[in-house]
Amino acid sequence: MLPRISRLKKNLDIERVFKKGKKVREGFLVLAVSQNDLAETRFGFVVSQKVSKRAVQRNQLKRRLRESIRPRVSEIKKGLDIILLATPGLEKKDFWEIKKTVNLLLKKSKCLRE
RNA sequence: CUAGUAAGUCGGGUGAUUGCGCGCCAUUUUCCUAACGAAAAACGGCGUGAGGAAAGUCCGAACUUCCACCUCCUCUAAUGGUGGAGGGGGUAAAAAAGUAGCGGCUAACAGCCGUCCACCGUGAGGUGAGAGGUGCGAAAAGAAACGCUUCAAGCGAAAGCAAGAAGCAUCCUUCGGGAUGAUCCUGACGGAAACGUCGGGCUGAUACGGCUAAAUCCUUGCUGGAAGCAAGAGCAAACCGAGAGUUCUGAGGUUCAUCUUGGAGCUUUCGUGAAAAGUAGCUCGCUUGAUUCCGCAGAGUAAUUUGCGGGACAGACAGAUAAUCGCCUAAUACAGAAUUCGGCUUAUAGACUUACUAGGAUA
RNA sequence: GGUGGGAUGGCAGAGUGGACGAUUGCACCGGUUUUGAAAACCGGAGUACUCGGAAGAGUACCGGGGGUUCGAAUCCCUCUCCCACCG
Repeated sequence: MLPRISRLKKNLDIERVFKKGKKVREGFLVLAVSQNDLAETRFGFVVSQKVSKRAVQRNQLKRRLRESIRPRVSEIKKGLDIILLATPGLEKKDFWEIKKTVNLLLKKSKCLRE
């Protein structure tokens, strides 16, 4: 789990990212980014019922997504709002494949620091 | 030993590295204050952190708000009739909607326990939404549907198909009927009761079978109703000037007056971050309660309940309880709290305990 | 998290205990009309299995599975899927 300060919380913020943000797709994952006016970078994770009907599986996916981002927080630029959206099919991947995809997405969207 | 029946327990443990929610403690920083002090954040320490079904939302309750009615209090208006505002307590009656063998348990239930009856099983046991009625007699449906037996128009070479009609059942018969049984009325005994056992009445009444209402009818007993924690309560930005008087007008109050409320015009007063409003947001509700487990003692066949002693119990808000890699092992299942609790139902790898039944073997 | 609604021929969509395997429209098949077609009008037709040479008859099926009932698309329980609403 990420510290509270770097979580994307308000429904308003999330809608803003989806509407105005840049979106990048890779495999069964979508990454959306937009600027915020804060010093911190905030993250949100979305796994809908379309991905899996079972709550246990959805929770596990979210944990794995969080865990694949967490060690790399310090390498990411400040002042961004980032959302990771899972699409059906992701539930069949294991942790290492997810981590690889997330890394690729971060590079593609140019969120990493130089 | 084999096959089975019932009740119940568990449903992972442990090590390393990296992390999160909540509570408490300590330190530091920020902000407010004259000060005491309070709040927030960061880092550190300690404690704690999903289930037997957390699930389905099928029942029931607690709690909150609203509605209905009854009753009491306060304020106010006023008579031709009586009204309006606020608050406290309660659910008697009525309506609507439910419920059902009988007796009990429970806060309550369609749940649980005991028991009766029917059916299933060699047996241990299992299953059951199982009140009484609806020709007349106090109330309340229709028999056109379904099934059985016998007869059978018609079609067809036949086998067969078949509209329609009739019929308490079984056995015996000299074909007239008789016997037994079910139903009905009634008595005794056993039982707390549902009911059971043994008689009596008389073919006299009911009737081909089923005996049907958890959508609908009647009777009896029981229960105020509805919505749901996104219930509900408090604090409170931004935006926006606010109040009073008066005139006209729409709606409600059965009508007029009065009253409540919406809109428009005119006049006037105060005012430059104050009042009103209650939105964004935040806080409370929110977790220790009809709780649950263990032991002892009492009541009861039991469900359950009373007393004493001890232990346990997460509270998030884009939502914590984890991620990765080892080791043990049979551990590979179903599955993630969201106001709380009692049930039911459905999903579930595997491991274990106790009691009992049937069959077989040995002593 | 809570509340409510739905699933019926190929498609849409009625049917709230009995004459309903199912009304109606579109689509389908045949006929009339036309040189031909369209439109219009008339008629037909669900699927599977069983018996039968045929006529005809029987059984099952209204999302799946049970139950109540003499009788269920309809009532009750349960499972699956779909849709809407509540800050």
